[in-house]
Amino acid sequence: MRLNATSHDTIEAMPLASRRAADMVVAALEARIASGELHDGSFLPAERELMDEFGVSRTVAREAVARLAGRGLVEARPRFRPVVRRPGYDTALSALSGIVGQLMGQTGTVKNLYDTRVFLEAALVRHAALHARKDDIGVLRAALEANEAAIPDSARFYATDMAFHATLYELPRNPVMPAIHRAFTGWLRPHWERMPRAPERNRVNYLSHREIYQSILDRDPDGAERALNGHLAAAWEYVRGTFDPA
Amino acid sequence: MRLNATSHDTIEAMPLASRRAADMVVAALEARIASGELHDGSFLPAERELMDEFGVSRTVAREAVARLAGRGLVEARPRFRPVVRRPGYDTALSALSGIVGQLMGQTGTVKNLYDTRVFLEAALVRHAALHARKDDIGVLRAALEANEAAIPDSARFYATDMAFHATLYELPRNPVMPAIHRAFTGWLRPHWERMPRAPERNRVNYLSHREIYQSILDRDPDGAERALNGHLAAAWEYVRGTFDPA
DNA sequence: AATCGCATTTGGTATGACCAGAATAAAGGA
DNA sequence: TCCTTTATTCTGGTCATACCAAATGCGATT
Repeated sequence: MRLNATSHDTIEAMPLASRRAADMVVAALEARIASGELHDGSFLPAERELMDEFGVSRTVAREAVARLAGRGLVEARPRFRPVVRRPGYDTALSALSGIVGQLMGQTGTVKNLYDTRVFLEAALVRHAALHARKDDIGVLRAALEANEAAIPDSARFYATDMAFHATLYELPRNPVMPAIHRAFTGWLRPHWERMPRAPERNRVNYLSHREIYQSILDRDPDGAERALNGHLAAAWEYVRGTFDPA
Repeated sequence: MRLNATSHDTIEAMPLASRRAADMVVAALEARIASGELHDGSFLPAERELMDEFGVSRTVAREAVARLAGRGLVEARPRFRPVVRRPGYDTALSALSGIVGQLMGQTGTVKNLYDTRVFLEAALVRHAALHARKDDIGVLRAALEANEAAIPDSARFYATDMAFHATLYELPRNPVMPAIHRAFTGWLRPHWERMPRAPERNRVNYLSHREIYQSILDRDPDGAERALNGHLAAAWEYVRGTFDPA
């Protein structure tokens, strides 16, 4: 049941699937990045150096660099020396952005992604209500107050809104969570930015945030989950018309 | 044919981003895939056709195809005509496999990913306990029975174990969830396969599954979550030694 | 020391060629 | 007629070379 037919992952013992010359170069550079020999921020060897060093043509050297860039291991802007980027959860998730953009064109994708986000975030508020520590509460409270202060300014409200939710993703202290949040918001942002904004709407959202916060403070996971679900369901109803004319 | 002319006012908004010739070809092919003109399974035009059609060199045509392949929109095996693949959630997640493989080399990554899985799966069993329908229960029960029958055969037990958990991901009827499950299992499989297996261990796991199932049947979300957490925590303790000598 | 200007470096693109595996058509045998 | 074998064509993979334009580096100028 292998649905991942993409060549990499294994350095050796690949039947006859792929035998590209660039594989060697890619593997070698990967190893250097993993070992720290090529630390984050340093420049990748120039293409003409790579061909000397590995005895390959520039075609192959270029392809190797391009593949590393596709994986996010190096940042290759046109006419700039490629910069090594130590992979993080964010770079991993950002590798999805392109393909997700394609998925967005299919009906139901936005809803599916949003539902997934709601599902995860419901679990997060529940977790917060059960396990939030005193300093966690403080951070949450600060985010809430910033959100309240930004009610008149829709642009700033959007930022503080995201920050409040981001705090929930940081509570479990698992770096994967914030990365997922950033990925979600990045994907859904285009749709959300199309949503008309108004201070009265901001106030409603703020009140939802406060309700969530209060439930967490009360150590009431069910209440927090209920509040979160209501909050995001309302937001969905508010934006669904902006892209789904049905 | 030189088309760089530098005076094209078509796209001037990108100050430092990218102005590669392959972008045009990539965009055009993306559009054809999205529109269905290039349906899933069909062949991409040959490189030499692309150069004729878009008036670019084979270098550029090749790079365009390579980039589509990197995004998972086409499946390009060496010396085979590239096959168009309509993007799905699985292809999206599989785009992560490479970069996640790199992340696995860093300490703590496996634990972080596993914790994320546990977190999500706990929410899933809770959801199942609250919203599973009669036919859902039936599927779950069938998976459980298959799991029990496979206790003596560790290989088969592994498969039915995964299938049981997969059922949980299918319950919300959100296609993103099963894709996430497949991604997680794909990433963690190498570590799990290293774990020694034995019928007695299988039996313990089966009992955990049954406990989860029973809690779902009893509409007891807290019990289901507790059982799931215990189950996966035990599994973690059992395998952590296989890669983390600490 | 700050600035300007030119030579160098470096990535992007274009050509043309050749190879090897794969697909297809042609030839041959059952 | 059908299947197997063989020759031809296709197609992607790689190499070599050359030129362009942007970015960089360095020395001369102010």
